[in-house]
Amino acid sequence: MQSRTPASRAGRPRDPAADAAILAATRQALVELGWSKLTLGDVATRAGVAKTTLYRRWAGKNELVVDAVAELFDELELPDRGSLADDIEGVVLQFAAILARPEAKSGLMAVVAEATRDDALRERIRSSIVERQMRLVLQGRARAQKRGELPPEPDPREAARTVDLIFDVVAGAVVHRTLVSGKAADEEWVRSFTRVLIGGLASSA
Amino acid sequence: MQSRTPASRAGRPRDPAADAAILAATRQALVELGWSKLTLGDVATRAGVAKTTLYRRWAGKNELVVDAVAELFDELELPDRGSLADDIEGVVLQFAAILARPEAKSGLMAVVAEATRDDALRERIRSSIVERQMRLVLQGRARAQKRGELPPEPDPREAARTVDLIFDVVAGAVVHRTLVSGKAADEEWVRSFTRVLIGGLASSA
DNA sequence: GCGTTTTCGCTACGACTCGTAGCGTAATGC
DNA sequence: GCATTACGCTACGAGTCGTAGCGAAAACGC
Repeated sequence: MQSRTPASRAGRPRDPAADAAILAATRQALVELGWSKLTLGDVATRAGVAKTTLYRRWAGKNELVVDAVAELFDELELPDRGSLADDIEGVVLQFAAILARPEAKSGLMAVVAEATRDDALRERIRSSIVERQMRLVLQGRARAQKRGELPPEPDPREAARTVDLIFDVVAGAVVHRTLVSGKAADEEWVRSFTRVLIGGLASSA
Repeated sequence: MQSRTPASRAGRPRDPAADAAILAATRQALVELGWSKLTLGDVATRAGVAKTTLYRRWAGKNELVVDAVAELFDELELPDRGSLADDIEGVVLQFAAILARPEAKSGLMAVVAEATRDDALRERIRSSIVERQMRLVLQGRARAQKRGELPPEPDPREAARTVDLIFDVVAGAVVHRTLVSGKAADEEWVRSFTRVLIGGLASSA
C-alpha cells in the first residue's frame, strides 16, 4: 500500500499535450495505413515525439489503438426526442456515423479480434468503449418505462439480461451492417431496424 | 480468349493435399498464436511445406486466413424443426458454436477489420463466408412463409431489404455477444433473442 | 524413351519493424 | 543544490517479410 498519488510525486511531469498528439496521430495513421500496416515508429514521428516516449506510456499497439478509438465515442449522447422509437433512431444514427469513419472501422474490429486472446485488453475495451454505450441503453430504457412505453421490470437479474440482449442486438446489427455487409446504416435502414426492435421488445414482455 | 482449362494443362500438378494441410495448419496457428503473431513461415513449417509453396497459392496472410476460416462454416445447415422459432434457434446455436471456437474468433474479426481497407478481400469474405449464411436466412424465410408464419412479400426489393436486415441483426447480435461482450450465446440467450426477433418481424409486417 | 512444362523444397537475401538499452539534457519537488 | 522523473536521440539484436535462384520431381505430348 503506497501513499496516494499526489498527481505527480516528483521529477519532471509528463507532457499532457503529448498524449493528445499521439492519439490524434494514431487515428490519422489508422486512416492512411490501416491496422496491420500501422507501426509505432510511424505514429511517434507523426506525433512529433520519440518512439521511446510512446513505449513509456502504452504497453503496445493494442492498448494505444483502444485509447485512440475510445475518444471517438465520447460524442455519443441520448437527447430526449419524446418517444422510445425516436430515441433509438437517434442514438443508432450517431453510432452508425462514428462507425462509418475509417479510423473507427479498421481500428475497432482489429482490437476486438486481438482481445479474443487477451483478457486485459478485453477489459480495457469494455471499460473505455462499451461502458459508455451501455449507459445509453440503460438511460433509454428508464425513459421509456417512465413514459409507459416499456413495462417496469421488477426482477433486477432479468432486467440486466434484457439490457445485455438489447445492447448486443443494437450494437451488433449496426456493426455487422457497416463492416461485414459493407452498406451504410442510413436513415431508412435505421427506421426499419428500430421498428423490428421495438416490436420485438413489446411482444416479448 | 484462351482454351478452357483442362484441369491442369501441362507440367506437374499441384498437390491437393497440401491445400488441406496448409488450411488446417493455419487454423491451428490461429488457436495457438492468434492473428497478429501468426506468420506464414510458421504455417508453412506446421503444414510440412516450403514457404515458397504457400506464397504460390495465396497472395498473403489475409487471403489465407479467409479460406481457413471459411471452411469452418461449411457445417452450417438448417434442418426443418417445424416452426420458425425452432428453426432460428437451431441455426443460431450452430452459428454460435462455430464462433465460440478460438480459430474463428480471432481469425474472422481480424480479416473483417482488414477488409475495411481492401475491397477485393471484402468480396472474398462475402462470397466464401457470408453467402452461405445468407442462404440459410432465405431458406428459413421461405419455409416460414409456406407455413403461414410470415406473410408473403410481393415486392422483391422490399423482400431483399428485409432479408438483409434480418441477416445483419442475427449475425451481428451473435458476433457481438460472443466477441465484444465476451459471453456465451447459450440456449437461454438464444431463446430470448429469438423471441424478440420473431415478435419484431411479426409486428413490423 | 525424351523434351517440355510446372511444381516443389531448399537456401539466401535486403528491407523493414520490433522492443529495449544507454546517454545526455530538461523540468519538476524538496 | 539535489534527487527524481520525462524526454529526445542513437544504436542494437532479433525476428519477419516477400522474392530470387537452384536442382529435383512429376505430369504432359511426341
